[in-house]
Formats: sequence, structure tokens, C-alpha cells
Amino acid sequence: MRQVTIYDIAKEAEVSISTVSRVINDTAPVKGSTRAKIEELIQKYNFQPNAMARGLLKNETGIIGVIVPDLTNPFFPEVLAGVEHEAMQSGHTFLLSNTIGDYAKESEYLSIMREKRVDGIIFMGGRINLKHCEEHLAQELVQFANVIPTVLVNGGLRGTDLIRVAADESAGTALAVQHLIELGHTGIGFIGGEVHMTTTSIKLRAFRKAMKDGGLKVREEWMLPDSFSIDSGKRQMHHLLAMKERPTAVFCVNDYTAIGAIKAATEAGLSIPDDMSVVGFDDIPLAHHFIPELTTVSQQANELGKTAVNVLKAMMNKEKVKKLTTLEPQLIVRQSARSPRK
Amino acid sequence: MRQVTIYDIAKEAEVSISTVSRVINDTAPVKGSTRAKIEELIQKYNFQPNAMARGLLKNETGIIGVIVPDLTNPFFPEVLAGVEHEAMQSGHTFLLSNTIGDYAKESEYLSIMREKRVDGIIFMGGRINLKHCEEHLAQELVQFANVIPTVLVNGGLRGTDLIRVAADESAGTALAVQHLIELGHTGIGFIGGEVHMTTTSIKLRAFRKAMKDGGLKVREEWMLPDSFSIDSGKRQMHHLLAMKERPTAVFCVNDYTAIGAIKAATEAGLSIPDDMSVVGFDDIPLAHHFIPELTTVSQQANELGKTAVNVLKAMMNKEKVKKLTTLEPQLIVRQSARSPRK
DNA sequence: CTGAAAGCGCTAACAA
DNA sequence: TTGTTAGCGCTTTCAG
Repeated sequence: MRQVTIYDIAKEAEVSISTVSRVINDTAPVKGSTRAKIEELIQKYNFQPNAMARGLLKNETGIIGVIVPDLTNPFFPEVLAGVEHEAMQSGHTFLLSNTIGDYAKESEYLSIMREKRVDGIIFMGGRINLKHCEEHLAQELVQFANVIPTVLVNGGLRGTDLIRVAADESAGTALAVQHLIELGHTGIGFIGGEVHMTTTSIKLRAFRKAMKDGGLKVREEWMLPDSFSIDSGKRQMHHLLAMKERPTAVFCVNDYTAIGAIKAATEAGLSIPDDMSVVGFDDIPLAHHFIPELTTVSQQANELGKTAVNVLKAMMNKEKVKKLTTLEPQLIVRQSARSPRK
Repeated sequence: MRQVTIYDIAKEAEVSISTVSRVINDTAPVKGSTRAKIEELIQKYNFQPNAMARGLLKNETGIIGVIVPDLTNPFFPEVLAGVEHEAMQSGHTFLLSNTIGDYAKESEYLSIMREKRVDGIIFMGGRINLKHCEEHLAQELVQFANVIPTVLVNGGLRGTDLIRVAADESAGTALAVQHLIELGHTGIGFIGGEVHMTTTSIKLRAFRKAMKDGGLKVREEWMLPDSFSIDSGKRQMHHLLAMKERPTAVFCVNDYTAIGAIKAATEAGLSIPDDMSVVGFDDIPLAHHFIPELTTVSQQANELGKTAVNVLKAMMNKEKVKKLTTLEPQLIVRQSARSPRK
């Protein structure tokens, strides 16, 4: 089914294609009667100009590429919602790619996005979360960013000056740990995350600092990174429960691991928060509805998405933008943490 | 930053652009030495052909449009993951739109997708879930589908013969209710959903039928539709708890309402499933990790996404496809439902 | 094996 | 106010 083109409209209206183009884009005055006739025809055939043809000429697509590591982790849809809201304002749509942390897939998508000539991309997860990113992966992204406006969300590439938007995870961690300390906890554990990823090492460092600032000692055997899944939270809580001495509270790198930890503790007969306090990170929508409701740290995922788009738009307009835009996390106090039993 | 074109390559290689095109697409034999030179240049400049130019010519974009109602409901990311997996196989990418159930937004996105000349779309939620869809909304979609291959997921438009892929929600509901009946429940309530939406009316009807088949009477005051949110689940459970006579089990239209219902009951001092059984629908990832773990019905969201793409691809290849492809739901027995107390 | 040329659908000078 | 024309970057005959 061939779609109708500007030629079809022009022919039937007995004008040139330029005139049709003019009424479509309202780019120059057109006589009322011809305009009316053309508009009627556009209506009649439900004509939509071909974005590829236009894009080819104007060298833009109206498409923003978004690369996320894991759509099934509710944090990302939340960011996406923010991205979409903001993108829509300016008539941008977005091309989505789920990389499941596979670097090859990231490369592939990067390549596709270049072919498609997206107007800009927002990159999350994968290589930009690595403490030590392989040189060729880093270079690939740098080269990409040389050609297409790029913003990295919650990550970065050391030694490069790619534009970044990030929540201050260090401050967020401090908030959580301080809360636990104020509640009276003295033995606090750390669960989840992967040590080779910056999002974890940042939290690890902030955790140690907050403990020290609070006059507390960190017990190395209670430092239990693993991964970001619910199961890893469970696993490490089991681990903890098997010890003769346990912390009275744990900080988890995200809400998933916190949920896992609570699950494992509950199954083992503990009551959260009476027998142990747990705080999470991210404030996913379910945190509010879990039993018990999760005390956690909000990264303002939605805001993060909006901000990323706005920075990206500024770049697309060739405006000057800050290398790093930081969002302040907030502590969300709910039910999963309270003062320890005497 | 102008990107390099096929002309740049041709010039430097001292050949015509046709030859370059040939090596890119491997569409005709090219002398080894020239091919080598060209490939080297492509490498050197990191040349990527402009997809718009190619698309304009071949009249295809390699893009699949996906319209979803609510990204923050975990059911949809799950479907998307399936969509993506399958789309990738054939080199397709996807444009995503979140409509938050806003019909105007649906229209807008439909229009954008036509402009962008996507190769096909997958439509979920919104108008195709309405029991009575306004004529102009229906017509808009029908016209769209006339021009661009379209598959509707878990919905439809009565009176039209648009291609559909859907989980058998009726069978799924029966599975859940039968399970409850086998467990020994005789008083069963129904929570959540909106009566003007087919996904709800289908479940409502199947619920009534299953009750009847099981020799049970449905109590109208226990039929409590509302919406699909966690809060609506809470609200209706409160409602139920305030009655002098209550059911011993409730069927919820989705896992969100089930979670809400459990939450409200727990807060009111009941213990689930000891004091009341609850079954959900969808089997979102968290169903497995909630406390208690949710007994629910899986719609095979991931499979739904894959199937939709495969049907769509068949349509794009002008193959004949079935009007309706059905997926069988499965009962997932976990902890939130058990036999009632004597 | 390779080049010339037409054309995909549209916009934007430049004339008229 | 309108038409003519030259591309945007690429693929694909059709001739060599």
C-alpha cells in the first residue's frame, strides 16, 4: 500500500509541491483558497509527510536513543517515564535498547543508533558503571559522543569528559547510614552490589566514611557485595544469619537486594524491623508497598530522566552544558528500620 | 560535525559511489584489491551508512513502534523484553511510547509513527481494552492498520478484524478460581479492574462462570472492581473487611491489586493466607518475592511479546497470519492461597 | 568488475 | 503568492 506523497497532493490540488510544502510547514504565505484546498486534500488522504525524506534534508530525526541495562528493574522504567515526558515536550520520540549488561550488545546498539542518525543518546548502565572500563569500549563511546550528543546517566568514563547526569550516590549512602546510626545501631552490615562497578564502590566508600564519622567500626565480615538481584540479597542475608555475631542493621545497595534480605530474614523467623533493620536504595514504586514498607533512599529516578533529556536538548542546540549535573538523593523513612532492641 | 558519506569514501578510494555501495551491501562482485581499500577506509572513518537515505529508497526503516499504556507496571517491561529479544533477531529496533491510557496521546503517537514510517506497530492498552470504543478512535486505528502492519496485544476492536495476539484471560481466571474452590473455599470475592475495560469484563464473566461450575453462588457485595493500582487493591480490601460477612478468599485482577489487598489485610491484623487467601494475575517478577509469595496466573508476558513480534514480522513479509493467536496462561501456586480455616 | 544516472520524498533558495 | 530546481545520501538498473 504505497502511501500518498506530497506529489499526489500537489497534483490533485493543481499546484506545485512547494506550495504544498508551504502549507504543511507554514513556512511562507499561501493564498487562502489554495491553502484550504490543500488542507482538505491532506485531510482526505490522511497525508503524513515522510519523516525520512525530511530528516535526510534537515539532517535530524527527532529521535533520542536510550540505552538501558535492564528494563525489568523498576528503577529504569521510572527513569524512562521522566525521559519520555520531557522528550515529548519537544516532539522527540525514543528508540529503546535493553543491553542486559552485555557490552557487545551495547556496541551493536551504538552502531545502530549512528546508522539511524538519532539526534542524541542517553546511556545508562554497562560500561559506564565499570571501575575499569576496557580501553576500546571507552574509546568507542568517546568517538560516538564526538559525533552525536551523548549524556551518561549515573555513570562515567574516567579520563574522558563526557557529559554526565547523576544522583549523588555517595551522599545518599551517607544519609542512610547516618539514619541507622541515629537510630542507635552500632553494628551495621553492607549487602549487595558488584565491587568492580562504580555504583558499588562509591557506596562502599561512602559507607565506610559514614561509619567512621559516626565513630563506628566496620566489620569486614559483614561487608557482603554480590550482585543487584533479589536473590543476591537473600543469599547474603543467609550468610549473615549463619554467623555467630550479627549486625543489628544492614544497608543494601538497592531495593531489590533489600527485599531479598528481608525475605530471607523473615523466612528464617526474624521479624523486620524488630530483629533487624534494613534500608534499601532507589525507592522503586514497590518499596512503598512491600511488607514491611522499605526505608530507602530515593534517587529521584523520574527527575534523573527529565534532567538527562534537558541536558541533551541543550547539547543538541549547541548550548554550553555542565560536565556534571548532580541530583540530591532523599532519605525516605518508612518501616524497615527502627531502633535496635536493647 | 558532518558525518562522512559514501561520497567521501568513494573519493578517497578513487572509485564511484556505486562500488562503495557494493562492498557495503555485498550486492555484486568487487575486485579484491578495491574492496580491501574501501573496507579500510570505512574502518578508518568509522563510516556508517545513513539509514534515512537507505530507508527512503527501500521504503523501510527497520523500526517497530510499540505503544504501551504504563511502563511502570512491571507487566509491560516484561512484554517489552520479549519484543526486543525477537526484534533484535532480525535487526529491528523499537520506538517506544507510553500513553498512560490517554487516548489523545495514543493518537499523537500513531501519527508520529506514521510519519516515521515504522515497519509495523504493536499496540497495547488504551482504546483496545475498551468495551465500547468510540467510533473515531477505532476508525483511526483501523485506517492506520490499513497502511502499516499492526498487531494488537491483549485487546481488540469489536467489529474490526485487526490482527491480535492475546493471553486467554478467561481460561486464566477459571484456573485461579478453580484452584480456590479445590482448596475448599466457598465464599470468594473479586477485587480490582475497571468494568468498562474488556480485560476486566472477561475476568468478571469467567469468574462468574467458574463459580457456577463449581456450584458456588457469587455474592454481589463481594464483587469489587475499582482500578488496577495497588491502592485500589487496598481500598477494596478495606471495604471487604468492614463487612459483617466476608469471603475467605479473593481473586484479584492483577498482582498489583493483590499486593494492595494483602497489604490492607495485613495492616488490619489478618494473616495471609491463614485468615484469607488471595490470588493475583500476571505473575510479575516481584510476585515471587513478595511476603507472602503470590499465588497467581502467568500470562507469559515475555512469550506474548515474542509472539507479537513474530506475527508482525510475518505480516511485514506479507504472509498470511491468523486473526487471533492465543497463549495459554498458567496457574502459579505459591503461598498466598491455602485451604480456609474450619 | 565498474561507472553514470535516475530517483526515493521532501525543503529551501532563487526566480518570477 | 507561486513554481523551478538543486540537492540530502543512498541503491539500483543499465551500459560499458
